Amino acid sequence: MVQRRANMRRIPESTIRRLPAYLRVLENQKETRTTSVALGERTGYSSEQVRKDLAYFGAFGTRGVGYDVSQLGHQIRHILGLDKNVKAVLVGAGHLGTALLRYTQSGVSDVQFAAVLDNSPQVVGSAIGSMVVEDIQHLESIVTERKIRLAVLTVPAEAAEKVAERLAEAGIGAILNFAPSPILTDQDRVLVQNLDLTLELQAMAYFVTEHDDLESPVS
Amino acid sequence: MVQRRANMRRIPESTIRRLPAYLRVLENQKETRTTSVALGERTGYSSEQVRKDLAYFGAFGTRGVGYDVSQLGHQIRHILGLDKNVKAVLVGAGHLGTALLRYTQSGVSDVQFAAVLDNSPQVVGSAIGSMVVEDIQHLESIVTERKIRLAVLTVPAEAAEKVAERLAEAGIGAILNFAPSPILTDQDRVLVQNLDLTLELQAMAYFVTEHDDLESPVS
DNA sequence: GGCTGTGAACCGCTTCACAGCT
DNA sequence: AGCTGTGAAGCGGTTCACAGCC
Repeated sequence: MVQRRANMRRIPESTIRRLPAYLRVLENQKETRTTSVALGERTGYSSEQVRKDLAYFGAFGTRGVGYDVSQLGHQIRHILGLDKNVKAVLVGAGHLGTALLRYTQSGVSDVQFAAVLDNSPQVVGSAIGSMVVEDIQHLESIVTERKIRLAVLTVPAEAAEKVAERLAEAGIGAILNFAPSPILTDQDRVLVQNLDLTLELQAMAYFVTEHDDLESPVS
Repeated sequence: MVQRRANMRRIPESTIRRLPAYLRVLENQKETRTTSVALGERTGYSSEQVRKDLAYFGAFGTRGVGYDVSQLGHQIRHILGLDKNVKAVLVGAGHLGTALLRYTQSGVSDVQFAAVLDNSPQVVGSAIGSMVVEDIQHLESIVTERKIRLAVLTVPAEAAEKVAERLAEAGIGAILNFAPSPILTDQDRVLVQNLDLTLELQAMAYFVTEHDDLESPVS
């Protein structure tokens, strides 16, 4: 979960996290108009949910008609800040980092990675798609000079906290941490989202096992 | 978010999703005893949250003292079903799949991958760590014969829905889908968790951008 | 005194139901 | 008639505050 800083809007975090899903549907849409029902079906949310989410930011639709696909797309991109060319740095050029980089390179309009860093001499200097891996030593200057606001961490668990500290010090705005170890410090300076894929997998195990024995105690 | 089937327990999903985090802390713990405060600090949750989560399953702690590390570890592993050797199949042996596989192979006690599938002839037959990639053609027989209950999807967007359908048909219990396209069908037969890394990244963009112009309309 | 276990209050998000525009 | 926008109700989860045991 995202830990929030002091002055956030009164817009539910869950709403923000659904917006990219709506956006993707809109971008894959051929028709020029759509409705909350259609958007709901394609994203897995209810139509009321879709309407409420969009209405937080104003009245984008037309009653009796629906939403204009390209217009709504632009609105959402603006809300998310994707029209401002948000720059990100990827720290850790392993398999996971490479996968993420490839995803964002293939997509049309997205968060743009402005740097890929690693600490291994074997990896530094090599290319991943169109990006050349740079030395993590230069993290601070790269973040500052290229005005990078977003960091994605795909480093080993032991390195995560230290790298996060350096990123925070360099003035980054938010960190998406995939390392199998949560980042707990500096949450007043930086927005941190910990996303541990192995923990997700363990949680899934619960839902495929029988639980006859561990009934919740009747209170 | 996980969409739940009919007969789930009255235990919050969010509780389940925190248990693996507690477990990891316990496994990295040297002391033989711990407290809800310590567990909270190391996971980023409040101590009340920790206590409430654990209490759903019984009284594991001792008042005035705390929790026994190894005992609580066993309890959580039992609750999650990790003591039953949950078997998973990885579909899609790209970078993301490889990264996930490596994580789970390095970890001590985890969900075990019993098969890795791909459709590319170049990849089928090659090894990832100790696993040999098998042909996705044999998906159904592999799932059935090896009694696999969990699937992790790291395939391209276009393939996701179709593979999910085959997995559901083969009687899998749950699917963790990383493809950049949500799985929407069959949610009564199979538990589906869609986890789209690029959408996560886009959502983060919102939190690093200024929003002077799009104030929530005063109601 | 210290730390767990838990009802109760609180809070935020989702769903409902309908008013309002086209 | 159709579909959006929205107050109100409902619901699930978190936080509070304290009773209970060591």
